[in-house]
Amino acid sequence: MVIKKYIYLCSMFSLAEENYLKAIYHLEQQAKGEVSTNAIAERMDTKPSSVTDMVQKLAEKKLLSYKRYKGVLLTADGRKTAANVIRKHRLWEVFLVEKLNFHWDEVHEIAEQLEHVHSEELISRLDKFLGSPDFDPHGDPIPDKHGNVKRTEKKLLSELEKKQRGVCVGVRESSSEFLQYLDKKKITIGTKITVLGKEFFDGSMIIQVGRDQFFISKKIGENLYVQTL
Amino acid sequence: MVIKKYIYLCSMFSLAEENYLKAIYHLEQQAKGEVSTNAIAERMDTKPSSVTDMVQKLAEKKLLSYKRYKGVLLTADGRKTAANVIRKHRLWEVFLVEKLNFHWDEVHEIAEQLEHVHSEELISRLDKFLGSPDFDPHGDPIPDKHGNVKRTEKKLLSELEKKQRGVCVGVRESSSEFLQYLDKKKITIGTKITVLGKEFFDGSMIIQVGRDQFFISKKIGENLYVQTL
DNA sequence: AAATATTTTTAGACTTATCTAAATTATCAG
DNA sequence: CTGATAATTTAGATAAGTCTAAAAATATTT
Repeated sequence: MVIKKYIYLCSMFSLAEENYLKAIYHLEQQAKGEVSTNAIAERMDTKPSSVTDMVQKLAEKKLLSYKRYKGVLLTADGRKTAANVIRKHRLWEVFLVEKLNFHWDEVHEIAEQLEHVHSEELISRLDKFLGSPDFDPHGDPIPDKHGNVKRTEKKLLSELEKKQRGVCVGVRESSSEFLQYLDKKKITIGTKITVLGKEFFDGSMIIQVGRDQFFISKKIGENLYVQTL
Repeated sequence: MVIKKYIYLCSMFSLAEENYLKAIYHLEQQAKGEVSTNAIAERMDTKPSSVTDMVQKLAEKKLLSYKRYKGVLLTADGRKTAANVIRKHRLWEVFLVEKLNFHWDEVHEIAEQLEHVHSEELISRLDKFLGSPDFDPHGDPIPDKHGNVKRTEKKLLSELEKKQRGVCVGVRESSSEFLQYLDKKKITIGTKITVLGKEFFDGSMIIQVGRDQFFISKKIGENLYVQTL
């Protein structure tokens, strides 16, 4: 039997290319406007010179537009490709949490690998198997197969005022440390939170979660998304 | 957020190394004895000179023993590593067929990619999720986490004599063409087959499957494993 | 607006895994 | 046992993706 080699390297885009597109996609959402070489380098933990090389390559492939010294913007093609990688990442995260009972702070690195498996059919079937979820375990929206994302009007918990209530719909940062803190406090997607008090001096809050009342710092409030009730 | 790069390239062995180990493992099982450079090259669809390079690298890592012009043999370490990759491949195949309803002739290429995802925990949980299966959808045994394989005493259908019965337990070749032929004839793992007649001239047979009786060539009989009943 | 600092790019080098072509070793037939 | 053939290895080159160091462009400060 002869083994076909590197099936997945033939599939349109390389691992490195997909990772660059994904990073640029995320940076575009935050920054609104051209994404700088340095920003990409920092996010990907590489050197700016490496970014320049790759960005030129992606520009030749029409996945982004690039002018020397001016930063980059994804083209429609590039955005769709990036969204597709993110779709795969988030679907796999749902699989890991819902089916394999991983904890929501354990799935990122594994999904980081799974997202590069190339097979349209696989993702389509995985999506169906999971019941076509709209959000991943951290509350982030899962792009559809055309790369479109359902945008929801969510706020940061820190934007709520005293006496307002909200339901947790996602996290802005998803480091293990933060997710484990939330677990300890019994906060997860769907948890209802009431603001009992807010300190203007340092932005800290007293909140109620179930029967428990406790203090949270500004940093916590600025990393938790809620929808007001 | 800073993204750690190439998490999975840090995980002990590269994609290429894992593929070489897997190929050599399979060749060792067939060949009984040293595996030649040319045999590896043919199976992996590369050139012998590339094989020599990689084999020297794997020898330095103590994954196999190599003497110039004499071929290679896996060490215990190498064999265990290879078996682990095969374990992952076959568990993913079970997942694809049992959970995502893929057909048994569609799963190989996808599993070929999934097998390189590095996470012990993932495989351990996947195994449990699937009910710790012993065989993949083609009837091939799934090595346990220590790399040990349950060997079963299976025969080729072509070894059966007239009037003997057997249950299909696997296929020797698993090309799409062959698997699709078997489907057309309603033969799958677990199907009972009775030999009604055998032609010594060309090795062809007349067999009974369910209510159907039909002719099969020698080549078919030599690629189907059965356990006698 | 010139001087300084920062960002970005270029140039050249390295690593991994591959290739071709040439050289070497082994094997087999007579 | 010797020469022909086949298998294997070596040497040098290539491509992708990265790096360092230096040069060029842009931004900021005074």
